[in-house]
Amino acid sequence: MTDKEKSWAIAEDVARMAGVSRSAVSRTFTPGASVSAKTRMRVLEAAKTLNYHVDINARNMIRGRSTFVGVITSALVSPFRAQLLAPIAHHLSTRGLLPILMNADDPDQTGYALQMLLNYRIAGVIMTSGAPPLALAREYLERRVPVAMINRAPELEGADVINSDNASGGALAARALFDSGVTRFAFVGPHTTHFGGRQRCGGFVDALASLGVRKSRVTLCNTLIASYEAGQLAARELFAAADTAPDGVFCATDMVALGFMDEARRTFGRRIPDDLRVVGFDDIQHAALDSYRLSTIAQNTDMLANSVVDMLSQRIADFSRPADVRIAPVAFVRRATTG
Amino acid sequence: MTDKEKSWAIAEDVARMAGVSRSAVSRTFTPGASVSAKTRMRVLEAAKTLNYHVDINARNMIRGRSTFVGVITSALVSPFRAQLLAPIAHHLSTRGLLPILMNADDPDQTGYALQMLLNYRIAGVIMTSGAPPLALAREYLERRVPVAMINRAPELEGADVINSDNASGGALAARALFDSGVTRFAFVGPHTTHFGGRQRCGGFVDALASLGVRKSRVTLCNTLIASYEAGQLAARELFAAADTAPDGVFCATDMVALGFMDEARRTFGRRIPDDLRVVGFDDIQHAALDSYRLSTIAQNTDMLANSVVDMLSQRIADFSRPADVRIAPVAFVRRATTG
DNA sequence: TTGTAAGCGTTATCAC
DNA sequence: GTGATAACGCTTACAA
Repeated sequence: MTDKEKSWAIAEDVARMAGVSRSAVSRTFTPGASVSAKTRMRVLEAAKTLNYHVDINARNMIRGRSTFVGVITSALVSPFRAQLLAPIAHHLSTRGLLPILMNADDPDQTGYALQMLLNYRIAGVIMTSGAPPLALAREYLERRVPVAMINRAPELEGADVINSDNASGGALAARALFDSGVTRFAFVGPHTTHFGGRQRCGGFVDALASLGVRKSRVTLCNTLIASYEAGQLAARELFAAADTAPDGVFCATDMVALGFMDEARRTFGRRIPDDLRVVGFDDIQHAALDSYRLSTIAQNTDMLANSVVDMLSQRIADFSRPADVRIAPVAFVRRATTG
Repeated sequence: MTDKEKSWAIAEDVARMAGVSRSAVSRTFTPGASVSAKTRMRVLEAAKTLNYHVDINARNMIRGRSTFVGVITSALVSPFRAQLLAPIAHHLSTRGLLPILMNADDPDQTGYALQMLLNYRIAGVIMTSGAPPLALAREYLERRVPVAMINRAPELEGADVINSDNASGGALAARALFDSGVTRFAFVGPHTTHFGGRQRCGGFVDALASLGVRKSRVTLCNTLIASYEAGQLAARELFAAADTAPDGVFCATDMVALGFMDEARRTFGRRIPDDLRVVGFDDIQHAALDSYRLSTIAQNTDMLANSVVDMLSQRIADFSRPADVRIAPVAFVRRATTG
């Protein structure tokens, strides 16, 4: 700050020029305040020539809260997480809220994340699936900072949650594989540790059962995380023993599916969809690439984002409202891996 | 705000409990202020029991500027852009700055972007390559808001820029293709409209010339944007006429390369790397997938992010300092598409 | 080193 | 509808 000249006009400047009081200026820029059309016009004119803009920091201070929303997300490299970011930013901005990005993977940031955001008197917090521990969310709630989450177990009292309809997605996948003639099924993904994975697996298994598929024809291949490498590993595992090798797999995420496909093709010579059918989950960009053309269960990112922001802004208005848990529908996208 | 009970302790509460003045509290939390070790300790203790944290909004207001940095980026779905986000957030946070995300693709947001961020008295703005128009950057600078950019033409007086060494990257690609025995070269990408594309193409062409490759053996295939679809289109174009069909191509970005590879393989039966060698640029996640194993020129995202944040914080400290233009080195990553 | 007091730019309250 | 005035929570001269 070597240059001390003030670079912005303040309300008083505008008031003086327009020949009104500071209050009149303030009211002009406060939606729903009572100002006569005449003074409003005079103020706006003066504001324009002076290039005046309300200092939102000052406004926030007096109102005791800001319009910032912490968006805590992990694995920004995860394509699905990244796809969620744009609609979240969009829907926040339509409600006058601004997203502050916090990367939960970054130990430097995670340590300070809670405190930092609290120091900023943020209006609320959005957490996407993955790393951010529940303890963190709990701390926010204790300080009466609204928390809304996407694709997380609704186990936190007072936090709003929107989840994709994972179980239905699993059922859709089961149906698609079954209809394409698969006889030996497999689920690949983190179906014990991960909330979404568990639901997807559950829906898949239940649907197969009600389609009359015997349990012995369904293999569950658990992975630690939902990554490309995990998919590759799973393929090596499943195709090692020829008698349990599946001819149709449902993967917990598209990334897992890509890894599975690549390994099945390269190392085990499977042709897709002739020898092997695959269904993924998420509908990330990669799924549409010509080398994969992966049939998948698409999450509705725009609806997820819109809902999470909607719930959050409702809780900002009324912190004590009952917790809201919503389900976003999913859709089967048929490409080339299901015949 | 139905609940009016105050949820945070303020400096006065801490002062009272510690038996000191408000100033002492303030000084304790202001790095480099003069407080005796004894009072500092008393204050810290009281702050801890009261769970006090400085209200950064108030601090920002009195200091006339905030610690928020607008990160204006377009095409968040672009994998490379997304990969840049995490390190930017990281390096900002190490300097006590917080990223506010603005999606330049969103017309709703772009319209208000300038004004909104100005209203927040943001400390500065980071722009990544792509959409955000130069006029926007100019407006910020006029209002003395520091602007730093990644991978953009350094055509704006007073804005700092860090670019990857695109020309050297092009040269590395040329060398790699040449060494692997390519005889008919092609560049695919936006080499007229796009700053980075132009530099990459230039470096490629120059290096081929100095390697003694005749100009007639180098085809330049211009595309409007650097997308997967553009790569597919380019392949159809280049392989349509058998006599100009290249056996080695350098693509302006990895996404273009993926499209080119897929189309070359599927529609024109090219085997890679036997019939066709490919080099990309960026080193996005996709490049490492088994179906591609794309040799590419890797950008150093961490250095790009660190530099842009460094330049920005220097300009925040001194707005009038001479503009800084830096170059980040790139590296060739050999995978399977260059033999 | 410490406390006192004067702001920072805004909005909320209250008379008029 | 309008204008004075008092907050909001903090930092920072200035004086002690």
